[in-house]
Amino acid sequence: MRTHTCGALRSAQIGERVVLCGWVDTVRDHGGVIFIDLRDRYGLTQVIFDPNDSREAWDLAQTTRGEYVIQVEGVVEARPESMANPKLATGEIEVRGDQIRILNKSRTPPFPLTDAEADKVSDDLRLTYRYLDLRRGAMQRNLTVRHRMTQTVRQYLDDAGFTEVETPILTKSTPEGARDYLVPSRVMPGAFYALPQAPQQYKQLLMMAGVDRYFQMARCFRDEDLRADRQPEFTQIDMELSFVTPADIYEVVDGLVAAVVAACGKGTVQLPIPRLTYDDAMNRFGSDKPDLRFGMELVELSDIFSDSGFKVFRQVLDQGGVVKAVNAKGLGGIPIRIMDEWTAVAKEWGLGGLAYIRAQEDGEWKSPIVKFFSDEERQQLRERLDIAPGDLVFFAADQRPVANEALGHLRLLAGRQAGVIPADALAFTWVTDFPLFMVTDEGRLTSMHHPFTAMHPEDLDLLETNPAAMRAQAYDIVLNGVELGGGSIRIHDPAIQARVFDALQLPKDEVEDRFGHLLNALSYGAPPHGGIALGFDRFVMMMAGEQSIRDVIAFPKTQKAMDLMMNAPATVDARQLRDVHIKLDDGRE
RNA sequence: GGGGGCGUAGCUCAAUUGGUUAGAGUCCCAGACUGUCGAUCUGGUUGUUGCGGGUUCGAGUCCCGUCGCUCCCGCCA
Repeated sequence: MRTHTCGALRSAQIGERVVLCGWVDTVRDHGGVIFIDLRDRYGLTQVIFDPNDSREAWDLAQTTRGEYVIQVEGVVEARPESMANPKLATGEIEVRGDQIRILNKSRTPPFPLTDAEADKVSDDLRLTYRYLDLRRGAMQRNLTVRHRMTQTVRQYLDDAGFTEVETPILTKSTPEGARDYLVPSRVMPGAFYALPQAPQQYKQLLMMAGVDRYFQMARCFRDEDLRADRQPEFTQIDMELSFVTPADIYEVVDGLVAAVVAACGKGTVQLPIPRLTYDDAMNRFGSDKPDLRFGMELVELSDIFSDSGFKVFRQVLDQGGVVKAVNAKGLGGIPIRIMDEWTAVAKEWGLGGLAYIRAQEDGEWKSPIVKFFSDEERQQLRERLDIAPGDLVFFAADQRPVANEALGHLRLLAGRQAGVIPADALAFTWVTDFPLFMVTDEGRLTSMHHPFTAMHPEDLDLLETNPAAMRAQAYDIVLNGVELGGGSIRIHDPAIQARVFDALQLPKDEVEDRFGHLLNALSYGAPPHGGIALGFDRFVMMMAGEQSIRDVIAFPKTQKAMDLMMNAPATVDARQLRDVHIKLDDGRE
């Protein structure tokens, strides 16, 4: 139907007779000549209709409107002197149209499809008419970025000896973890499949199958509440490798993300990607997903105040807590209103309040607490925090995890407020040596990563004595303060796996029911193995410069997990319910 | 489950302390115009103020409920 796309023509084609197809982007009717910007996903080409060329075509061109689909035939011409449009790749030329066919009309679109306007259109409209939203240049670019990244991942992992294997979507519910999406069985009344939260067990079983290096662009499903960076179904770059240590995983993933970043034209990632232990990340940045695009690190001050006359600090220290602070360089002049907001944030994260020092330009410190400090304490503070005129220092005195986490959140607010976070920087980091377990609010032990995670070999003996202190061979990869992915070395010894299930106090029969196949498989010569999964949607979002993964998923769901275009989920008819042995409890069937 | 924001013309928004006929830009429609590219000029149409109740002489505005979109906390091994 066409000889070229709307992005293809250049000066080199001047004089050629061409046929273009596309959507009418805009019509500029001058009464005499009519300009039509013809658009497809490759670009925009100006077509000019002159009544002197073909009265018939000109008449028809006059009737076109935005989003009409047309086919145009004409000759490529150089634009007249000084009429070139440098904003268009095709701006040197135009097509003098002498034939036009309206392939399809369009109703007036429910929202403008020009990018500048559409960015402000409400999400529900965009999602209801997603096929129109996706017609926009920005969305087309996002789809393209995603495709480029997918291709790069497949190519890189293929080159690295990986085999892509598909694992089932209809699988089995497992205890712990996210809420499952359930699918009723027709042939087994009362039984349900679960959609996978991740192909975790399958990929381990593939290691036992001798696949050695597996990957999959794996669709995962979690029935939990949504966020800007969380959808109920999402895609992971899922990997598992045999005979590896964490260092082998880091090497593969370092190369992978560097290749993807390069393919997106986002520069060169310095390798190796730096590594931080979990403890260091928490102590220095107050987060297990630290944003390393800027400094403002947390500074430990407990030793300075160990004998302090300032009771608030002393009491916390006497109870085994810590005193820490952040120097928010240059924020000394921050409005009180914002300090009040930050104080509220500090309280939200468990601090009693937010003590601070504003170092004024004249060198004097304004602070509600500094009068309680001795001269020596002030001097040590000045040195350790490098306090200069114009700085703002805020303190946290609490148990270490509370102080770290609260300051970590405040650090991000301070960084944004100070404008010191470079928007185009890509700061990758590994966070390693996560704790193996955490203690729930009810005092129960639970896996921080998942129950198949291997512990540090030297921590094995703590399993029955002090499990909370055990370190895992688990790691996350973080980009600009966003958790991009995580993984671990897995337990390959069935005896140790059984001890972990014991420590988690999972009932024996439940372990047998849910994990029996895995324990079995481990007992038939399972190789040491480990892996990682990267949140692909988040990665695309960051490469595309978007704020929400909805903008890099073709057909995403709303915060209530609805598909506004398809109107899913929806009721089904009574016969379908009967087939799968389900009776609704709202009176309908 | 909890907290915040938003909902007014097809779209993006405005509307003083609760006040009379709810406006603007854009889109759309009609007309004019032979070099525009955010075309321009002239004229015109467009409203269940998300929905339901309440208070009031009077509600876009206040109150209660509800629906939708969104951000965050919880949740997401």
